Amino acid sequence: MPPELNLRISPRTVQQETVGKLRLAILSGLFEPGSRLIESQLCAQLGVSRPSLREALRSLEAERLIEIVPNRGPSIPALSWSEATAIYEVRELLEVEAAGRCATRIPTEQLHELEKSLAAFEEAASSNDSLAQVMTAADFYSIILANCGNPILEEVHRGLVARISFFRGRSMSLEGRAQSSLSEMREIYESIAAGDEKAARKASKRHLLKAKAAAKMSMNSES
Amino acid sequence: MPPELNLRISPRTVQQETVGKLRLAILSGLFEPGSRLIESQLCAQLGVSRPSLREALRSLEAERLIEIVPNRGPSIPALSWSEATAIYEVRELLEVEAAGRCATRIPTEQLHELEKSLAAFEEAASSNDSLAQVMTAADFYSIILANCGNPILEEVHRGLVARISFFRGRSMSLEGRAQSSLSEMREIYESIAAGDEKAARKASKRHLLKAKAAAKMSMNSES
DNA sequence: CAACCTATATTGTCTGACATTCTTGCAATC
DNA sequence: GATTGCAAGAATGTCAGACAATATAGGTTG
Repeated sequence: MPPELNLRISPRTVQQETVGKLRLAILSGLFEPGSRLIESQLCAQLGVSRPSLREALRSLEAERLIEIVPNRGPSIPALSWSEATAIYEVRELLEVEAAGRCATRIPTEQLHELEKSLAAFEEAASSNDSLAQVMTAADFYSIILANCGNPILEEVHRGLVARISFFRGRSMSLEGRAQSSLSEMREIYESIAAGDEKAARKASKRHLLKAKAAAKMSMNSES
Repeated sequence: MPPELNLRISPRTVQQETVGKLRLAILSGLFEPGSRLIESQLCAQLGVSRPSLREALRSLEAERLIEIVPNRGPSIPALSWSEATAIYEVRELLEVEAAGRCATRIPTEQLHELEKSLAAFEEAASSNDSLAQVMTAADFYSIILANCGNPILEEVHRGLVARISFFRGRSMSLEGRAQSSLSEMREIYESIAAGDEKAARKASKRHLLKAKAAAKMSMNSES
């Protein structure tokens, strides 16, 4: 048996389960930005003890999905626009690079997956379910990132995208944004399918600038 | 009082203290890569209870400074060269961008700080203290990152650099590497001081490629 | 020497407790 | 009426102790 093949089965611990559920809840927008999370409530809702919950919260804090202020406890960060801008900028740096690399190296079978995820987004885009839109769009990116040949790029990107999920959900709800997003993503897909690195970078960059602009609009229109 | 000015005083909690001490210990190379950390031992050494320690370990796990396998506990990750390469690549992406931005926007007083940190590295480079070399070099980068105008770029970069501290320590010990590093860093400094964005990017990229090569050499020469 | 088994070490998780700190509502004061 | 001060309640930070489940090491047996 090859030693580098890690077959260790990982039993899901309570802690991991808790992190998973909380992360999903946060990304789904279940908690209002700025709202506080009460340990005792979460313990009751999740059915775990306080130590396990607190470990989970520390993990999420390190991921920057929540903030923990000493003696005040955990809360959902309320991202300012300048912070969101900074995240969008770094995301652009990473995602453009990933799209470019992906164009020259994605295997055909993964390209099919990418096509499928694009179709899934198309389906979601014609509905009004903005959560489904965000989720399917995230699938699309994650296939690109998974095939850029650099797992760290993927990991960092995932972390950043998670932190702006709130904005992404809001901007997808804008009139026409989903459709426009769809055509931009199709451009990215076609550049990658054609193996055209430069075009993939360009398309990716264009998409991100528009996404950022949409996020900003959605922010101004409400706050 | 302007609301964005956060005056909240943050009492250092046991958990934060513990994370800080452990992080420092890891970055200093106190633990062998691959070695396991025993909770009971760490509790005794740090003088904290097991719940507090475990919270700290979860934070470090999320930072990727340690790994925690269910039922086996925490250990120091043994980075493979391919993982290290991936980190160096993303680091290059970020650091080159930061150096470029820094060149056009660093305030003069921060430029002086940068100069001072370069001098500190020069001092360390002529010694044989490779830990001091790594630390002063890290100061140099962190000033650049702190003045690139994007705090997220800074944050992500810091996280990545922390993960390869082991390699950086090793490669600094290579014959002549510190001196060569010094001249590369001086180039970066001078490009930034001249406000030449393109030159800063080039110098930064050159420096990183050499650092990566040195890390690879130091790895091959031992394992 | 290999396989098995047992004892020990270690982790995962919970309960319960208590001091400290924050929040909130109300009373007192200006 | 607004502000200050205070007290009760709520929430967090931290610890001690316990126990089951799992992993590791060492010895035994074939």
